[in-house]
Amino acid sequence: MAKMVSERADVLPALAEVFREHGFEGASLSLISQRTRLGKGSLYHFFPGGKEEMASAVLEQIDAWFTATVFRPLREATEPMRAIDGMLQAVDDYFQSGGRVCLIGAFALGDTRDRFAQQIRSYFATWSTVLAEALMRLGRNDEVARNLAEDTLASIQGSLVLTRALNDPHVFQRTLRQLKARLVA
Amino acid sequence: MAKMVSERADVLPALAEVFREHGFEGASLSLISQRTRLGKGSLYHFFPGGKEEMASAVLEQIDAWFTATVFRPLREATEPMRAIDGMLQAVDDYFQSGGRVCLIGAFALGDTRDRFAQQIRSYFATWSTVLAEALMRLGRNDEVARNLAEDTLASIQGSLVLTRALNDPHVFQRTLRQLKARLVA
DNA sequence: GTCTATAGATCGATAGAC
DNA sequence: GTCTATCGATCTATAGAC
Repeated sequence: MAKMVSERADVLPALAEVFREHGFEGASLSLISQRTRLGKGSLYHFFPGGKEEMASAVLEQIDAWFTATVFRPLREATEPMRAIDGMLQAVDDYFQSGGRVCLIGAFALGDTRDRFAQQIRSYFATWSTVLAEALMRLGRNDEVARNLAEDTLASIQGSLVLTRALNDPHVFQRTLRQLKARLVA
Repeated sequence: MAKMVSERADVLPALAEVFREHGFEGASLSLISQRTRLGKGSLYHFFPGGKEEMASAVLEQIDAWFTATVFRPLREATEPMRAIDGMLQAVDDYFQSGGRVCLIGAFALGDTRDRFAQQIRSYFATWSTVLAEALMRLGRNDEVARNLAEDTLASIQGSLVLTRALNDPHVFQRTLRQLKARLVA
């Protein structure tokens, strides 16, 4: 029997996929064990807090990715227009043109929201704020920028729902195109 | 012990709330039994197909409500503008200003989508079609109407996600106001 | 038509060998 | 650090009394 000697971070991607596909309740420990190729003992070694700690670690990693790839560039950009364009590109990549669901959005809809309230809130609040501020630096006034940022996040989340419901990736692609037009108008 | 002599339809509202709050996997039969005040035996009498048939019946009832309250008025309206306004009013009531989640949207995000694919698809496809046709009767051209209808549904779904994530009903209210402006422009 | 009781499967979590 | 074995709790579903 080969020793794997993995780290906690190594299993996060597989963990994330399981939660994405089955939700928090639907992700059973035996399923998680299969998909991470780790026994339950190993899982509890990495995540003493059980399933809740696993999900929390996944949310944390997602937040870190967005911070590095989307939030920070938006905040620090000398050319906000470029940063916004980069954001839309990153979103398209991350959600695989609508083929992949937003785990944080899905968690927000269920009773998992209360369990991970802080992480869920922080993700959307930060995104909304940094996008609005980038829009202000492009000359938009405070209220318009805030509304447009909020509307952008809602459109992304909603089109992910619609794309999956209709099983048609074009919905997501059309939405991103329209957002680009509205944001850089 | 009092005989309740209930009908299948009597338990649908309670059933819907349980699925809305806990999702399909999270809605355990003992929880359903508590909330409907019906023993498991009674539940299996009404729904021989078990939890899956319960959820399907709930989706069917939701579809029936939207057909009567939103889809049909949109389709048959002599004044499309009035029907669209009525739609937004109905949506605001139904989702309790964002305090209530869209069960069909939530189901679309999880692996429940495959189980109820036809009902989920039909709900969004019908809504999108009848709204687009109403917009065409208002003078919009085919493509614009389709995109606007799609975008409207996505905004509604997305703002429900955001409203819950940020725990701020204003998000939903702002979205509905903006939609009204865009739809009757 | 509704209930309690429970079967049989699976759940999350733990213990101990290596 | 990873495994197997297994615990008690909980799950869906069924059976049978009333």
